[in-house]
Amino acid sequence: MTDTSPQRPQTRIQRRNTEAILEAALEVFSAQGFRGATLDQIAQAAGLSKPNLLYYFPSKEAIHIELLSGLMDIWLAPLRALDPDGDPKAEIMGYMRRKLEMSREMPRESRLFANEILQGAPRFIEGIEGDLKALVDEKAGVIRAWIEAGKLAPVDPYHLIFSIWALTQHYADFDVQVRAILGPGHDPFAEAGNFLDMLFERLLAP
Amino acid sequence: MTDTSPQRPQTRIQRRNTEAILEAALEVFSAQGFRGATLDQIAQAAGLSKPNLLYYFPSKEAIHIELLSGLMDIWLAPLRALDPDGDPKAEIMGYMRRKLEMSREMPRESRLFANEILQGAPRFIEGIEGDLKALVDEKAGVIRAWIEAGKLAPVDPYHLIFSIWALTQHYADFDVQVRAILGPGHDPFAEAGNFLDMLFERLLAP
DNA sequence: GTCTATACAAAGATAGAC
DNA sequence: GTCTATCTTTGTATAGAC
Repeated sequence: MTDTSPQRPQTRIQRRNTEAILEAALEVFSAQGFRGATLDQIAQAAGLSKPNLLYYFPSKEAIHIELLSGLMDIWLAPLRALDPDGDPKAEIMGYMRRKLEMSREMPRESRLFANEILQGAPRFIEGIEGDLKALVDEKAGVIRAWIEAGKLAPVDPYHLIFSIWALTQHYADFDVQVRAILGPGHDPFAEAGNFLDMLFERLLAP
Repeated sequence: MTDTSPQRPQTRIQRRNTEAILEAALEVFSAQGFRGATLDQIAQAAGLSKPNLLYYFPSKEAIHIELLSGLMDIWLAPLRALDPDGDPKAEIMGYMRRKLEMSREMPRESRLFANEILQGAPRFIEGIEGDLKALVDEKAGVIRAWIEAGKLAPVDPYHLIFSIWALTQHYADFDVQVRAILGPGHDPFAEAGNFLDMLFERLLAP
């Protein structure tokens, strides 16, 4: 039986270069947005020539799309992990904590998505209306059930999820502003952790 | 005594065109970001030819800077209005409400600033480190005094302000995502108002 | 003040040799 | 697979007539 796996990487060098390109693209797209990024910048960051880069991907847009869809899974993992059988408040606090951790560890990914959505998600709207909406609908149902069982304060589950996104991603997306205002000698993410613990403790008490 | 006011608009037509350009620039820059926007788009939206547009502003960047600095005052007005002599909880709830109202009424302005800060505020960092930081420092002091007087829960004033920004601006900046997830038949801002009322009620109780 | 025409540079993408 | 060279388009900005 011959190899029928999806076209992409086969040789070691192909895999390595494809990896390097996506890493470089993440760096550049997240910092400049789609239109602000140039193939020159991405090629240089990947250590390749521009035509060589276009040997691996047919166009700038193809790189961007591959990057977004490839990151979708890892980006949604924390919400997927929300366990219907766990302790409601602990589950939500844990989700918030994992999202904050992702903002700290993966700020480029956060800004990549932020850039895209901010500009109307022209290359990503199907991802939002598809996988993301389905997952949020599912988890909102879980939260609603918890509330009906009297285990959480009666808050709108969708806006509860939005609030977690807003509060945690803010520290990645607007990092320069946060740091400029706090000044030196601060650890924004550590402080945010304490603040958000208190905020959600108070919000969620039944 | 002759007119010594800043160079800008004098004739009626100049004033009108400058206005039209800045309005068009807000429309385009907020939707596309600085690099994504083109002078063609701005000129067309303003009903002018491209060279004519450059008669009023020396460069694309000059338009952007003028736009940002011109909007700074109105953008910071709600925080400026926070009254040290008012009722602490009511003042903060009122600030949150005014910010949410601005997200609803002025989403383009919100996205304009978001685009800029997200990409490291290359054309705006002095505004953040200057006026904005000074204002936040001042109001954080007010909040700290309220807390020390036992009138509010002991929360970090800076992160309290950040949380208001994050939660309210989210509905303007990520509008497409919010609407895609909620689906039709929702009023995101009205729902957010209820949710955030509850959230800050619970957070701020001493 | 406004226009047409155009200079000039940047950027996406392709051709074809190696 | 990778490179040099190049095509083409787009976009910022200017010149100069009206």
